[in-house]
Amino acid sequence: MPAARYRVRLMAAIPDKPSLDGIETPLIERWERDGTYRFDRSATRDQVFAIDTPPPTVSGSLHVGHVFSYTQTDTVARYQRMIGKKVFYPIGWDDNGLATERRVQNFYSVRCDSSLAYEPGYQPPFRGDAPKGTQEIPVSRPNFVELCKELVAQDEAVFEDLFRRLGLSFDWSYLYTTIGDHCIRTSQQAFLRNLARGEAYLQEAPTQWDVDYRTAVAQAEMEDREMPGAYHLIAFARTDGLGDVTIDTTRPELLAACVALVAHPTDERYQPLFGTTVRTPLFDVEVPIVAHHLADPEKGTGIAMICTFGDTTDITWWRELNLPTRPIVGWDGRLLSAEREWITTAAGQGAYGELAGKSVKQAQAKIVELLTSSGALHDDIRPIKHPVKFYERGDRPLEIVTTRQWYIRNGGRAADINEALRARGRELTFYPNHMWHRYDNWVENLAGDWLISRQRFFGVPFPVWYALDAEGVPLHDAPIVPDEADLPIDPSTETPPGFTADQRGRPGGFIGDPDIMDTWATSSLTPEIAGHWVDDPDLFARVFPMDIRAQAHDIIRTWLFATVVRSHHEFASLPFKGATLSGWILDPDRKKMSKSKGNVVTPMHLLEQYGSDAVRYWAANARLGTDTAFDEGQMKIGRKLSNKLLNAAKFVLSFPPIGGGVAIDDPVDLSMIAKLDAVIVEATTAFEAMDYARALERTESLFWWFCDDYIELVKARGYEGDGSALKSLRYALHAFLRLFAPFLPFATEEVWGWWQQGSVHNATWPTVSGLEGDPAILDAAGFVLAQIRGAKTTAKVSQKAAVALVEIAATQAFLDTVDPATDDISTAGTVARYRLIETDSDPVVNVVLEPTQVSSGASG
RNA sequence: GGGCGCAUAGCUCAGUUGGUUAGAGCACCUGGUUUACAUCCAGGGUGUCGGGGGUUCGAGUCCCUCUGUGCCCACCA
Repeated sequence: MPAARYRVRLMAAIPDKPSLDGIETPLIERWERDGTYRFDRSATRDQVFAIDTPPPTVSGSLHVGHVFSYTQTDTVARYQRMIGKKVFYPIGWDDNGLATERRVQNFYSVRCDSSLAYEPGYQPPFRGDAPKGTQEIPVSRPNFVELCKELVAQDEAVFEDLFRRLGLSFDWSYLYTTIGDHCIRTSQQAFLRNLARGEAYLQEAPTQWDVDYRTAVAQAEMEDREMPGAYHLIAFARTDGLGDVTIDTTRPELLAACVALVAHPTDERYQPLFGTTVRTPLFDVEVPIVAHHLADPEKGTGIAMICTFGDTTDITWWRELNLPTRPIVGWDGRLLSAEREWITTAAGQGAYGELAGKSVKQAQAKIVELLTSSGALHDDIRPIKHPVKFYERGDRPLEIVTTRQWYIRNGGRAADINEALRARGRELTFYPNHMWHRYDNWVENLAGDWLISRQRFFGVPFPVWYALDAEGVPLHDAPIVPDEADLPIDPSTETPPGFTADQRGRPGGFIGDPDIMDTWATSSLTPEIAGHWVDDPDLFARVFPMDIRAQAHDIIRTWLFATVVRSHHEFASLPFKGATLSGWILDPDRKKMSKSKGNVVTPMHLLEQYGSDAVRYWAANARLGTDTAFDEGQMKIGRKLSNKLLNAAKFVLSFPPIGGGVAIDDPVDLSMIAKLDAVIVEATTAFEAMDYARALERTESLFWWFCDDYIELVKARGYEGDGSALKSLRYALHAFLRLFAPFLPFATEEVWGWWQQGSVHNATWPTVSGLEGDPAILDAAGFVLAQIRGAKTTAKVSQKAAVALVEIAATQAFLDTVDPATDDISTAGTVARYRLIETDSDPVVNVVLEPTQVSSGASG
C-alpha cells in the first residue's frame, strides 16, 4: 500500500461547546478508511515493532478484564508507532475448543458423532433456545464444525465492534481465527515438524481424564478443588493367616483395582510384612506388600493401597515397582462391565458384578455396603475435606485412565530440554521482572511431557493416519503423514497417500487419527500464525521473533510456556523478546472478577457511559502485573481529563496562529517549555520500559499544571497578542496532544483535526525542544501566585480582587528567579505593586489587598 | 511445604539509583467563579510510610526478622 495516503480534508471548525459525546464512531470509520493502523510490510525487521496479542476465547462475551489488558498493550503499540516503528499488531479469535463445542451443542441441540458421514447443506432444526428436554441430534464432525463456525462468526462480530470502539489500533487485515484453515495448516505443519524431529510422540499411558468431556487433560489445565470425602479403614487378610492389615483410603470403590499395599521401607510396623501377601476383601485377589519411599508413615495407618489408578502417586508406584495394571474405571467414569480377569473366585466376580456399570460415586456407596456386611470395613468412616484434581472446566473429579495420547516434549521428562527451556526463560524480558519466577518455577517442576491430544471434535485434527494390519489392528508405531503442501487435512474425511477411500476402517486399509489438538497446541503458535510462517516467509522474516507478547499472568504456565516450547523446537529461538504481564481486575471487594461470581460489568455499557478514552484512562493507570480494583471513579477522572483537553485546546486555538518568524523568547515561556521537555524525557523513558502508567501520570500532572498555572499566567499576554506566549501555547498543545495520544486516542484525534493535517496517531512522538529555559522561574512564580490566591481565599474575596502590594522577602537568588515572571503574576493576580526585600531565609510573601476589596464581613 | 507479590492519608494509589518539611486524585469542608472547561479554580492533611532490629551523616526507599494479606506451585492413601 502507499506509504502515506493523505486525504484532503477541510479543517474541522472548533465547536463552541466541544463534547466527547459521539466522537468515537466517526473517528473509528476514518481510521479504517485511511488505514491509520495498517502495517507497512515493506519495513525490515529492525524497523518493525511486532506484538503477539492474545486471541480472546469466543464463547460469549468480553468483560472489563479484556478492556483493561488490551488497552494497556494498545498504549505501547501507539507509542511505538509514533516513534517511527512500523507496528505489526494483529488480532485473532480463539474460536476452537471445548467452550465453543459446548455452546454449539446447547444452541442447536446437536451432538457430534464422528462416525457419521457429512451431509452437505445440513440445517439444524433448532436455533437459539432449543426446547428443553429436546433429544440432541447426532451430526457428523464436518457438519458440527460448520455449525461451530456459523455461531462463532456472530460472536466475533460483537467482539470486533467492542475492540474498535475501545480504540484498539489493530491492523484488522491480519485477523485470524483459530478454527480457520490458516491456523489449522499452521498447527498441522508445526506438529508434523515436531513429529519428524521426534519432539512429538504417541504413547499409551495412564492419563488424567475428564469423564464428562471424555477427553484427556494436560497438567497445565488441572486445578485443585476442596471436596468432601471420607476415610475408610479396610482390613486385608494376610495369606499367612496371621491376622489382618488395615489400610485407610478415601477411594474404597477402587478396591477391585488394587495391585499392592505399600509402606515406607523404614516403617518398623510393616517391615516384617514386606514380601508377604494379603487378599483383598470381597474380591479375594492376592496382592503383595511392598516398600517405597513415597509411602508416608504419618498418613492413615501408614500403609496404603495401590490401585490402577487412584492418583498420580499410584502411577509412580505402578511404574517404579513394576506392578500389574487392573483398570476398572472406563472412559465414561463408570466401572467397566466386562469381567475382570484377575478376579477369579465366584464370590469376587459376584461382588464386582454388583459394581460394574455404576458411576464412581454410586460404586463407592455400593462397596461400602458390601464391605460393611462382609465385616472388612471398620464402621468409623471419617468425613474430611480434601483437595481433588479437576479439569479446570470440568464438573467431576478427574479419573486416571490408560489411553493412547500425543505428547510434545517440553522438558517434563528430559533434563536437557528442561534446562534449555529454563534458559529461554532467562533470555526473555518479563514486565514486570518478577514474573520470570512463575515461568521458571513451572518449568522446573514439570511432571511430564505436554499432552496435546483431546478426544473432542471441534479443533485441529492430527494430520496422521494409521495403516490397519490383516486383523484390522492400527499400526500406531508408524503413522502415515501427508505432504506439508496438502495441509490442512482432515484424516477423518481425506485418504492417505497410497490408499483409496473405501479402504477406510478395513483390515489392510487405514484409519484416521480420531483426535484433535488441544487449543493451547494451536495458540502456542500465535506468532507463527499471525506472522504467516507457513505461507508468507517474507512477512514472517519481518516480524519474527516478535517484540512483545502481551498476556495475563495466570497463563504463564500455559500460553507463554507453550509458545516458548514450540518456538524453541522449530526455530531454536524465543518467539518474542519480551512479555508484558497484565494484572487482573478485582471487584471493589478485592475479589477476582469472574463470570461465575456474577460480578462482571459489561464493557460496552461503560464505553457508552464514560466514553472510550475515559475507560482507557482507567486501564492505563494500572501498572503491569498489578491487580486493580474496578473503579468507575477513575473513569470519571478520565472523562474530566479528556474534557479538559478539548476545552484547553479550544482556548489555546482561539488565539490567532502566529507566523513562523516569531521566537519563543520570554523566560516564563521558556521555563514552561523546560518543564515540558523534562516530561517528554520522562514519558519516553517510561514507555521504553513498558511503563505506560508512569508516562500517563507525568503527562497528566504537567497538563493540569499547564492549565491551572501557566495558561492563567500568560493569558493576558495572549490577549495582547504577545508572540512568545501565543507560540508557546500552541507548541505545548501540539506536544500534549501527542503525549496523550496513546491513552486518549479519540479526544486527541478530535483536537488534532481542528488544526493539523493527518492523524495524531501517525504523528511523531514529541522530542525535546532544544531551547534553554529555567523551570525554577515558574516554580517561583507558582509559589508567589499561590500566596496571592491563598490571601484572597482567606479574605473570602474573588480571585479577581485587586492587590495593592505584594511584598516578597527572600534570597537574592529567589528574587532574581521570580523577577521575569512578575509582570505575568501581576496580570494573573491583579497586583498593583511589588516590594522585593532581600533576606537570607526562605521566601515569605505578604499580600496586601486593596481595602475596597475586603468584604465587610471580614474581621478587623 | 516451596516460590512470588503486596502492606504509604477515610478510599484508590504514586514515590526511579537512599538526600530538604512524604505526595496526587477521589471523598469531605470553606470560599470564589460561571463568556476555555455539562463546570472550573483557590484554600483546608496530628500519615506510628504494617511491627521490631540493623547498615548509614541521613531510610518510605537497602539488609535481617516478625505479622497480616494475596497469588502460583506441590502435597492429595
